[in-house]
Order: sequence, then structure tokens, then C-alpha cells
Amino acid sequence: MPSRLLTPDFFIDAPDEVARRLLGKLLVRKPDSPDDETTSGRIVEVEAYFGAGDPAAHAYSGKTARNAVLFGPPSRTYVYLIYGMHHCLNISCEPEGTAGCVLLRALEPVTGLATMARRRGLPSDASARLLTSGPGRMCQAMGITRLDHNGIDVTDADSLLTVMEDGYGTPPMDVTPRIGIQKAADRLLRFSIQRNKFVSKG
DNA sequence: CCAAAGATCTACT
DNA sequence: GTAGATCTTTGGG
Repeated sequence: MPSRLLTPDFFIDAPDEVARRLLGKLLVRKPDSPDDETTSGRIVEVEAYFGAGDPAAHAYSGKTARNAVLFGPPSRTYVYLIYGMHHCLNISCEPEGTAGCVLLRALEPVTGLATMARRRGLPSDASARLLTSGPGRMCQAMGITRLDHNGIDVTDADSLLTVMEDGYGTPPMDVTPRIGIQKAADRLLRFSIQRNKFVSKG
């Protein structure tokens, strides 16, 4: 089965629904420098964040300069800097005007592992798990930054960053609490592919 | 204006 | 297991 782009419809839904559907899809990052390969990986771990009613979400207290993209149309990247040094990648969902997103937490690397290792500052023979297991690691391996990659439409074929369907199907998943948050820490909004070794924890 | 927290990762004990 | 790095964003005075 050939790879094909997801459509915007895929993201016009509640974050938990979109999160489940994103597991097994392919995140593809085109090269933008001569010595870069295309880097891509299968999405193996995600978390859902709502807007209203979800105290853990960046959109909880309304629209700000940082989270503005979450209130715009679906299928857009929301990239932010955390702890002064790591980036996190989300994709907006819900219709325009309603905030909601899915945080991508881990990938199973598929192509461009040498480029990923170089971006991560690791030797080319480093364990593949160190490349993309965790939201900060994943962004560094894929070369994603807030300054350059916030607000990208991942359903546009011309985008630097896209999400593809490639026939992997819907894998069996684990549903657990979200990681690294203080508020609403009991809600089961983290989804990961069962027994996949690239999941960041658990 | 200033203070504090933060959807993390790495190194070290 | 615990600490430190490092800086943007946000909320309070």
C-alpha cells in the first residue's frame, strides 16, 4: 500500500480520538540542507490535551501569543520550548475556534537514522532508542524548533513536516495517565503502542 | 516589573 | 535516585 497524506478531516475531532488514530502513522520531515536525509518515524506514543476543562493544557486559560495556533484550524503544528532547552511538538485538532491538540512523545525511527544521530549529537552507531524516545529527543532528531516550525500544516504536501498513512493499521494500544504534569494527572489520556520498545516510559 | 513554573533530558552518585 | 541546565511564558504586584 502506498503512503498517502492524511486529510484535514482526520484532525477535526476530539484530541483523545485523534490521538488514538495517530498511533502507527508516519511523521515525515523533509531535508532542508544538502547533507540531510529525509527523517521519518512511526508514531508510537502520544498524549491528548483539551482546551477548556483540562487544567494541564496550555490552552486552558484562553488564547495567548504562545498558544494561538491551538485556537486556529486543525492539522497545524504547535511547537514550544520547555525547560529552556527542549522543544515539544503537538498537532492541533478540533474545529477552528476550539483548542485541542495531540502531543507527539515518541517515534520508532524509520528513515534517516544517521541524520537523526547527528542532530542529536550522538555517534552514528548510537542505540536507536536514544534518538526519538521522548518528546524533546524526538524534536531534536527531527530538527524541529519553535522558531522555524510552529504553525505548519501537516496535511499539505508542500510542508516540511507531514503525517502519512502507510497501511500500518491500528495497533493494540496501552492507555495510561499523561507524564510530567501536575494537574489532571489522573486522566487516562496517554496512548502508546503495546510492547513497542520506543515508547518513552512504562 | 519580577518571580516562579514548566507536557525534559543528561550526568552523576 | 537526585540534581542541574537554561529561558520563555505567564500571572501577580
